[in-house]
Amino acid sequence: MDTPDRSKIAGTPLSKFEESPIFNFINNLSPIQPVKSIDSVHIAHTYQSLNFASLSSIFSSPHANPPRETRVLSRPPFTDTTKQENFASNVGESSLCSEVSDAVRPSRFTTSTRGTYSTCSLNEAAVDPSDQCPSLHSPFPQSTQYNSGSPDHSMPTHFGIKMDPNLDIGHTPVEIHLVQNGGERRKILFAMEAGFQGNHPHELNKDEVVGCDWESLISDDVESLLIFDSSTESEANKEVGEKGMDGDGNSLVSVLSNCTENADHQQTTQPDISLGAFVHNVNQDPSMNLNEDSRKENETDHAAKMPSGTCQAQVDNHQKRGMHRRCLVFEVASVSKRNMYSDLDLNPSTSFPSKGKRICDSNNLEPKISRSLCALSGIGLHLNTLATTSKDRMANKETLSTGKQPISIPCSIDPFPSTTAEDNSLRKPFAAEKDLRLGGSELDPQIISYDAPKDDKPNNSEELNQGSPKKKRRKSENGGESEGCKRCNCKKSKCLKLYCECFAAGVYCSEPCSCQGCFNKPIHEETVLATRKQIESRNPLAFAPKVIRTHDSGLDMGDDDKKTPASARHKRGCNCKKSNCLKKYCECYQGGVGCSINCRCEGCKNLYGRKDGILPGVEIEQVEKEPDVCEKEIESSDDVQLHHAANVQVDEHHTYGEVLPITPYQHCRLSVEMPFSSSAKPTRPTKLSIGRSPGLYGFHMLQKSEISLPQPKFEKNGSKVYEDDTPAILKPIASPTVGVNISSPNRKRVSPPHNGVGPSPPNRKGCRKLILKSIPSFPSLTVDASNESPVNYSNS
DNA sequence: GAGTTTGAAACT
DNA sequence: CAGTTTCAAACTC
Repeated sequence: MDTPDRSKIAGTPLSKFEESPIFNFINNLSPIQPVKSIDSVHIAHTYQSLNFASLSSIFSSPHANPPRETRVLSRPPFTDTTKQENFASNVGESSLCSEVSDAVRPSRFTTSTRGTYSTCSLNEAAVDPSDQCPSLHSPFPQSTQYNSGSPDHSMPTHFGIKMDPNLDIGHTPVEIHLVQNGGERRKILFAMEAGFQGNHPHELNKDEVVGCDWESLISDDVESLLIFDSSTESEANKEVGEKGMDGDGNSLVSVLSNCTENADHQQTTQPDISLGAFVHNVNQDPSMNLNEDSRKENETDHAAKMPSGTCQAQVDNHQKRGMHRRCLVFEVASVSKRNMYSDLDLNPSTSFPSKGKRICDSNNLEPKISRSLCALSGIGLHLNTLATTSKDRMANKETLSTGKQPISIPCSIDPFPSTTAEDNSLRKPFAAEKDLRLGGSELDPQIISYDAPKDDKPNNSEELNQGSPKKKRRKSENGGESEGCKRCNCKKSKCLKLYCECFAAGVYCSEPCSCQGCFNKPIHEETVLATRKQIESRNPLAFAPKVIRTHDSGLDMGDDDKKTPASARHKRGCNCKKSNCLKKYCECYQGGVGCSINCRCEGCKNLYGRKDGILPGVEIEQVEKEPDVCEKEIESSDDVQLHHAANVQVDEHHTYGEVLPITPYQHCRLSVEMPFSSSAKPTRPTKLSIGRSPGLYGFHMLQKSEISLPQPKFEKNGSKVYEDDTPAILKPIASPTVGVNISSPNRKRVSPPHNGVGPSPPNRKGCRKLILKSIPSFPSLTVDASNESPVNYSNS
């Protein structure tokens, strides 16, 4: 959009605007606008939730219609064709959805950026269309709904705009995403949520929005809010900043920009059109724009971009992401991955049956690719999840479960093999979350490691050929198993309880599972989400990684040692009594980490040693073991360290699928620390406090050194010390935000959308904190899915 | 493969 | 919050 035009329009008082020929023209336009492509339509649909809502919010002044706005927010995204149709039919009919009509009304152009933002985020989360517009509903957005190219998408009308199938221009594959986008998208999205939900500085500008330069406003704000570290993103940002159109990578920016543009366009063009469609059109189809100037510009921009096809794809991707993020949580991961591959120009032949497989395959891929993949797999984390976080995982599995591709391949590879801090740019927090989500499915939700194992050892080669569930399990544990590879054998829980590994991991059960009466399938998505939500309500960290790895690169022992178990701890600690923490019954042992103060185990002989509750990335703590606890452990501190080192190596071995208990997952997964162990039994006074920065996300916290807490040594055994082992991270600290242990900035963050924390600092590093929060979000597919206000983990 | 053990999760 | 029950993984035979 041209700023000039925009400013013109925007600057035009609403009343005037209505009077303006443009306005009339727009009104008369009606259903003419062709949709370039099904995909675009699809995208539009997907975005509708955001855009529409955003538009609504935008167009309806918060002041004027607070209630409506609220409603709008609550509204579910329009994903459905049906909705759109209805909408289209109803557009102009105030009766249907007052909101819509309101949104449409030019008079309401006053908007607040904040409203817009919040709207976007909210919509994603969940909206129940039925509430407000019965006619509009659509089943809660199913992933399937978003399939681009599906016949469904070829809707004749798009919010009052007639879609011309014939016009399908280039059907831009939505799937094409930049690799970069994957992780960042989430970030952005989360950031958006966080930022928006939290405090958007721009709120202040609400009233001013009208007449303001949307682009500048958005771009500026967004940029400020969202920080894109990656160089790749920088470009996107540039574009955004310059054009307001987003480039890649900045989903948020793009979204915002889109919204803005949409608003502008609408102003300029059709007030009646829903933003989603509109935005979509704007971005993709310049023709849509009535405004010649803007149109030209768009064309120009697009033309420039279009040739490559990449830009548009990116745009689409962004949009899609935005759309999918909440609604299609599960899809995101798969999509993002696909996109990544496509972006990478990977051989299409490389189908990604499953994340797990992908990951495995990633080995073969170029480093870059693998990295990207890893990033995606990361949380998805999540997020986090990362949440992301988590959801992604679900997505992964979903894809699998959908039968498209069985995850037969274990992730032998370290999800983040190459990814080091360096790679951060590639690695996206959620990507890792979320793709925790991400696509995090690959990662084991339970273990989030910020460290990227440098080596990917082929060990992973151990693939899971899974035979019987038991066998599978064993194999997986040996290292072959990645998240995607998880399998369960539930008989009574219906795979809707944490007893179910798949469910606990945030993934859908898939073929390898031998479960009975399984509800943990995409088909039962709602049930799954509801259950998840319920569980999360009980324990926000229920789906958080159980093992938190703190160390960053090299902080701990030295270089390689980083990954050693020493740096990791079990979130809540174990409660073993008979296994002496020498069997997999012990979660600590299973996770390849030493027991910590948090543990209440008896007769602990954890091979990994007892670690003080210190956060993983913390210095190698000398393990203080009780004499009893780890006989094996070295007695002297020096020895201890050595021992740790040894352990570390051991872990690595494990990691690599060797003997050690560490499962591949672990490697795959980002070890994240949970800010709070809500459930953590022992809440111990903590060391953590040390690490935590008073500030929200104490940046410091992130850093290892900071993180590491000198811990008093206490032994679990016998007398349990009740100091807080819990890594500060885990514990809820007074500080609003829990420090994340993530040592390296690069490590994936699960951005916690929920928290207001947001995108605050331009520095991603600053984001670490976010990550922490994100963790909570990460698990929460449900949260996203549902409108319910996300639990504020930080506070909990 | 069946049965037992174990400890987390869930329930009361 | 503690105790008990349920559950499924881990383990053994």
